[in-house]
Amino acid sequence: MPLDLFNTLTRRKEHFEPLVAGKVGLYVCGPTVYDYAHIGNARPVVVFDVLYRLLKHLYPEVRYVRNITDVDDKIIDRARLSGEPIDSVTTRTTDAYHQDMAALNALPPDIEPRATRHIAQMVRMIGKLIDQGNAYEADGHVLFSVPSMADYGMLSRRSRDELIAGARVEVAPYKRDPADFVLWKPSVDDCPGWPSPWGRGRPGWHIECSAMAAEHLGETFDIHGGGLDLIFPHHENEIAQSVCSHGGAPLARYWVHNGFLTVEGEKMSKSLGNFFTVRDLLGEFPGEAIRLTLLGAHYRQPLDFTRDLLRQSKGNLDRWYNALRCADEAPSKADVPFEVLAALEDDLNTPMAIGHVHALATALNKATDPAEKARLKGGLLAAGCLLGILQQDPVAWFQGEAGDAATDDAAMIEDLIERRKEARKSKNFAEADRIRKELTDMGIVLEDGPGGTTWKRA
RNA sequence: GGCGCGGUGGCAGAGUGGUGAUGCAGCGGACUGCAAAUCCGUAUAUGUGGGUUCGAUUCCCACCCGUGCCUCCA
Repeated sequence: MPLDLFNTLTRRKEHFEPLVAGKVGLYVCGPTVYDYAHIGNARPVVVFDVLYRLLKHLYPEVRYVRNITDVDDKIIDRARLSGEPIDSVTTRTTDAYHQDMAALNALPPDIEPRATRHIAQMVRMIGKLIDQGNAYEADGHVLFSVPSMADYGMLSRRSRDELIAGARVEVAPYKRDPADFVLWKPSVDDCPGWPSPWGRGRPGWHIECSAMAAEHLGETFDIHGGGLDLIFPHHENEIAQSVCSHGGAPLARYWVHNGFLTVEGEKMSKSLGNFFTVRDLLGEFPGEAIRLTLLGAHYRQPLDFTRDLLRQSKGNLDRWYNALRCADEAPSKADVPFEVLAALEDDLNTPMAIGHVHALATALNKATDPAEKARLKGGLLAAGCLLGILQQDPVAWFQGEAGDAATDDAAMIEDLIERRKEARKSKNFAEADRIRKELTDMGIVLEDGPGGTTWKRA
């Protein structure tokens, strides 16, 4: 079965075919590194991580590029406000981003280009656009001339007139046309800047992605991803810059956009105080539960992110890890169950895939034949691998660190369990229940099974 | 104002032109010293009004409600 993806360019689901057989190029807009990643930033990372895993499963060669925007006015503002040097802000934030995304089981991209290391490519691209009459210099800025491109607005399906009519922002006086946008802007002495034919300055936001995508994936590549909000203006402008500077060659063939998320029913915003950083949430929930929550709704649907949903996701993972824990044999390499693969190949239908994972877990719990159990466990693990979940040791999942003293705890817990076992043996159930209560108060849940008593953290 | 998206059981959330997945929560059972986990069974839903059709939750129209974007926010 082929992979189907909803292409924003055509607004319909299409069969995916790589430009070059067997090779796939994927570009996703990465973070501007001025602050910790919030849960809204994490959604595209997790969604496109599943796409990346799926593509790797289906094609021998995948090149995933996700940039780091390390020059931007927000970074400059942040540094100015806090007094922290810009380099320190971007380095520190980039490191935190890597840690947080790793905690969500997101694989690192193959290439993670930084804007500041592609200034030369941007300057070259801007120069070409000026030479061709697609851009002009005005008042120290270089602007892209939107009227110079006949089919500007293809992706967002907006005409230039509509854009102007709906504009809420005051038009800068140096623009020839209200829709024109900045490619290069002048930098004053205390701002980061690079020499250019148009004076010392820094790039506009959109040109960064155009230059980095071309550098690492070529003029035309397969899939470009990002959040819904980037369709306009960011991706529209990326297309304009790239197509015009590449002699009309299309930028990406498939455009994939994830939907937005709200938090507890409201738009996430700092003023509402519902601004969850991934870092904060990781203090409360396992990264895997956060990841599963983000995959719980189809990627193009809006998602209302709540603590209740996180608890449910944690519960689902408990159920699956429990099924894995109760089956000891598994083949080292198993095929991804057909239903799970088919769900993901149908425009990344993760909720449906999750439904099939539940079915696998139920079947595994019911199975008694060792060969059947091994087969199902292998399938569950393979499905989990494609979704980026269920890859840790089940015992570690249930008993894993609740704090620094976790290992000391374990010995003490085992000791109490042993004492309870003695009490039960001598039918002293009052004492047995007292011990269990003691453990419950510590957040430890006991499970008496045919093979003895196991424990987990609540 | 322009463009777009969505409204499915208590909650979350899929699919589908022909008696509506899955998980959680609920209820009943099995198992258990009691629990937990697990398994089995079970009740409850397609915003409103039209249209097309033998038949619509699915297609079309209107309305209501919610929501996103409209120059640097994933």
